[in-house]
Amino acid sequence: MGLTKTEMFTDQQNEIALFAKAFGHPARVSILQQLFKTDSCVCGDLVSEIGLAQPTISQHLKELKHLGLIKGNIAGTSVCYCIDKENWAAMKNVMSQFLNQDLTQKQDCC
Amino acid sequence: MGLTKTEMFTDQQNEIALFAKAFGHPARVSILQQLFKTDSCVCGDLVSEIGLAQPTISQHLKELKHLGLIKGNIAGTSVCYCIDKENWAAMKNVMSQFLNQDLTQKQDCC
DNA sequence: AATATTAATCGTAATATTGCAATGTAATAA
DNA sequence: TTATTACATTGCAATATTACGATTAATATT
Repeated sequence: MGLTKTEMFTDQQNEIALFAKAFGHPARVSILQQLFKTDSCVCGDLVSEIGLAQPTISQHLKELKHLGLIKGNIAGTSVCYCIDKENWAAMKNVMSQFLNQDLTQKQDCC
Repeated sequence: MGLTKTEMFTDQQNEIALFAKAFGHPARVSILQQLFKTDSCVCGDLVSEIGLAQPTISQHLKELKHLGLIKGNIAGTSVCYCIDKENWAAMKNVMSQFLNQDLTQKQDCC
């Protein structure tokens, strides 16, 4: 049906999936890397650096902002974006718990 | 157009996005958590534990297997799945590099 | 005020994903 | 052999995502 049945899963599982989905597109990965790397976090710069159309970048920014991973700040006609440090750290905790599950005790059944 | 323009991005960015996409659905998160938690990694167990239909679980398993994150092993009429430890570790390296980018040097522009 | 600049939003087309019923397949059991 | 069990595959409907042209809204510049 194309509809994810979120009610079958735990809040934690849904949260992991939501964050992961945000990173599930190279444009958003690229945007975030740019925000980490540069000090110029203006939308227009991202458009020219990444090479997708402005509405497309704007849409990706909206998603990241909605998840709380980035913040936007109006500066004249420009909008300056940056990583939301607190939320990024919180997200890292959630994802790390998932990624760092213990494997040493398990014996390979395959 | 619904078509991700992978050619605009680096291999690393595309790889991060591919792994993240795999984790971008709670069913796959749940499957992986089960494989970490239990010793019975038989497909049928996942179906009854998760509550989605068998073809749906089978499809998710296929994706995870295709990415190399899990391995499957035929045992009679059953198929036993487990985490591919080596590939999981490699994936963790890639994702960690992305998640652990340095924020301390950056000053908030927002 | 008129115009330019920047970014958000709307509308739409193309493609991808999710989920499952039905069916296929391979191994074992009777 | 025939039935059963366990899983994979196929086909399809519903929904989601991606991308961008056109437009809009807000601020700057002239």
